[in-house]
Amino acid sequence: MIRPYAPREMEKKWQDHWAETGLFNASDIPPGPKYYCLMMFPYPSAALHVGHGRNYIIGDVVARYKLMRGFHVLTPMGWDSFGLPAENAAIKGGLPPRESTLGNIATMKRQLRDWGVCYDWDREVTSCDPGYYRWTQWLFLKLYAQGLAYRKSAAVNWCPSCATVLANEQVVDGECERCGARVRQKELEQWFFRITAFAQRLLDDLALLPNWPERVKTMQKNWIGRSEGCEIDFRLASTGETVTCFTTRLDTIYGATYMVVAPEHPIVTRLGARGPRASEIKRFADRVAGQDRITRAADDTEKEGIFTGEEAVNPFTGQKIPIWVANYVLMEFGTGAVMAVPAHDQRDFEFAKKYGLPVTVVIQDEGRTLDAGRMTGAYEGNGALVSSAQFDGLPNREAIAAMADFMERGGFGRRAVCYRLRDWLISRQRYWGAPIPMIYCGACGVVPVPERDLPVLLPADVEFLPTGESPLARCPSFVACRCPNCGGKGRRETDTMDTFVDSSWYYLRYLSPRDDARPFDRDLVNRWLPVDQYIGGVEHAILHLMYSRFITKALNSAGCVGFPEPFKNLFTQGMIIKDGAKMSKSKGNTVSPDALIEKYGADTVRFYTLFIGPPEKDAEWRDESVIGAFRFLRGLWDLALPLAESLRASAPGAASHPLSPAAAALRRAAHRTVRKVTRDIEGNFHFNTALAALMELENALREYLRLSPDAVRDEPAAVAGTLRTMVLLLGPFVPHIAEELWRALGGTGSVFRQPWPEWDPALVEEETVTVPVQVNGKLRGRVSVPSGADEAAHSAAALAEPNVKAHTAGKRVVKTIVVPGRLVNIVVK
RNA sequence: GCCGCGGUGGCGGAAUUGGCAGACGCGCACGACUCAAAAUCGUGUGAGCUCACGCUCAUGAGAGUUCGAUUCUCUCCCGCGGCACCA
Repeated sequence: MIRPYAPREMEKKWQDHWAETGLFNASDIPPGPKYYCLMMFPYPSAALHVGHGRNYIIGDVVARYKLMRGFHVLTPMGWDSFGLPAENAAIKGGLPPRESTLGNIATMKRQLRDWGVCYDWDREVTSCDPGYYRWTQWLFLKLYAQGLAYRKSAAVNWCPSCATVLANEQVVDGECERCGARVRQKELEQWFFRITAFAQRLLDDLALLPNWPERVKTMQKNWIGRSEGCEIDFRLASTGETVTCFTTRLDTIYGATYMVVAPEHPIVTRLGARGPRASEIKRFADRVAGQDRITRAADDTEKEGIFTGEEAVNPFTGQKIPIWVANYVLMEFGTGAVMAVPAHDQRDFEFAKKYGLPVTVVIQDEGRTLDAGRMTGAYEGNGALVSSAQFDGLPNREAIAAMADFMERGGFGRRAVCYRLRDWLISRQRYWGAPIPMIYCGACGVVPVPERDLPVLLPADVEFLPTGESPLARCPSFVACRCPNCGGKGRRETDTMDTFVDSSWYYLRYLSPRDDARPFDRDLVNRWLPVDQYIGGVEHAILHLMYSRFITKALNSAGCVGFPEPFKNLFTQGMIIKDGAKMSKSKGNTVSPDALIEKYGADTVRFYTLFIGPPEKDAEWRDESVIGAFRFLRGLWDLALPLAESLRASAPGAASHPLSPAAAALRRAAHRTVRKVTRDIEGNFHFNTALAALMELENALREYLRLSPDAVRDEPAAVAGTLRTMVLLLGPFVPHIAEELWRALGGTGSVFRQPWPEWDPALVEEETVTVPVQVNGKLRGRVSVPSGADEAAHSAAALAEPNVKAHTAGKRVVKTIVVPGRLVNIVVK
């Protein structure tokens, strides 16, 4: 009697087996072609849901497939385990971050195992482990030594009620996500990484990544935001002091009717201090500068400004124009000072209308004549220059170059490039992160912690209080230290690093996770990287992926790694949607894998997760559809095991006689399936259609057995061959049942140590093909022709088809289009 | 507003990239088994017309290119995601 399909016990057996035999344990030096398959390591929150699972299951399929393809696969896993949620939970009275984090890691590790997802666990890394963050601190020092880490005063999000700094993600609609208080901007001394030094290379090197999704590259391009333009030096009418403006529209310089600067612009303080309306200007600037970014940049925020009483001289015209301060100019972009051209910039137009500033047209539209007095909006299109002295009549795009040349010769401006990208603020006034390894000494200033003194350990004896102040700042034993330089009394930096620093280099640590002499082994890293396949959520398209690229480039230019890009191929999977929203704990629409695996088994959950749709697209999870995957696997089990038994019992068939037509058709179906599945995996991971093809092959096998009841006796090779092929092809997707059936079919060793099946091009071709026949583009019938038949044979067969005859009778055939093996279209009149 | 992705049966999704629209599933309906239900198996399942062979319509809407368009082009509508006063 055949065992019924009861997957849990069987699956556990194979999970143990893979762990014990180290299926994915990679040797340091790959003895053959290598394949580094990396999944984004998770933040250990409470537990994984089926939406998270998609990532790991996709990666597991790829890793198992590549293993069968003969690659030496490295597929490690770790934990991005520093971060706010654990600390906030501790403040709310929960466990200390370390304990809750380690507990969560244990849960998630168990879940990954239950899914049948395998890794080289000997290489596990945990970013909150001192053996790891020691080297995160090393990375900081390395960047500091290169001048890529620096400290400056910056405006940060500040919650007055919680008395703490907030990350941008913690500011929701201008309010503190925790207490709802209005968030302010506050100036604080903060540490930054100089990612802007790599802006151009980060942009240019996207060209080295042809196998990254276009949308990710586009998002990064937009984020870097390169603008080509010019800097123009204006002089203050009163003092002759220079104020530089950045513009991409030098062609409109003759239409500049005022200058407008950001409230934070240094000139504001100086101008304000001199003028009679000093306090009024200061009040305005302080108020606007103190607003949170979100409010200030919001769509419905009205433009407002104040005249400084000062004038600037336009170097092109010698004209004096008034200088205003306004909320719509940002200090972070360009120079924080803008030449305002109301006629040709909508923002300037709105501002000018509000405050009665003049509008001067300097570009004429070809279609209509612009009249400054009657314009209802700025004209931002192209045209010929007017009122622009010697540049009159030039098309505006060409004028830019001519004017830039003129300006550079005159020495009052220059071509310039600006980036939207800003330096990476890595300071966090938080406990649960890697301490920034710096010391403040009264005598020596800012001094880095010497490398030999790393790690700067997080103290364990701290209290988590809802004061908003970092526990580190309240921990005297942590703060007090000796200056490494002079030995005098020092004060330790109490900020920790953004957790994105931890995750920007972890893929290097997997190669030598226990090395306590260096962060990573240069030779091993150069051997295994770049990562052959990186898999993760598109939500990391900008931050994590940009930071990792930056860190790799910084290490590359320091000679620490031999490659400029860390991830050769990137795959971003779509989100799992439930009830119309992204599956997430906060939305309360998560589905736990645990109960489903208990009920149906891991293979079913994997199958459904992969079958739900193409993995790069979002997909709607429906619990009631999971049963389809279970039915298939149980059906396969019920079909294959009895066959395996009777195949064992029957004598090894003398395979000399020719295959029956039915067996030949089955063999053809198997070869076609090998081709389809292989192409679906190699192409764009279209596992959904690969699995559909495997279901069709199973249907074909059932049909064959129905038509040939004595198949096992007469043609055992056809049956056994098809079953083996099916099991091998299913291996990466549903590894447990594949492993079980592989042994039942007499296979020795793991199914994942078998070579991936090949298809025979000669065997995938049909002997006869059914070709649709159209008359005037409408389907009227089908005909069978021998494969490889010529066009004449196609048309002859088509014209002989009864329904086609009926539709062509009495009409003249104008043209016959034959796509051999594909279609015949007869055009009649 | 700008950029990107998408819109195909009741649902998830196929369609070898210009060549049979709806593969493979879910759901549903009917039948078998059952005292009955569940499970399981079988059959059917885009809409309409037709006793039937078949015919007409149908891939968000509308136009275009083509022998032929889910696929290419243009205009528009809707949904999702990212960026957003970037000078």
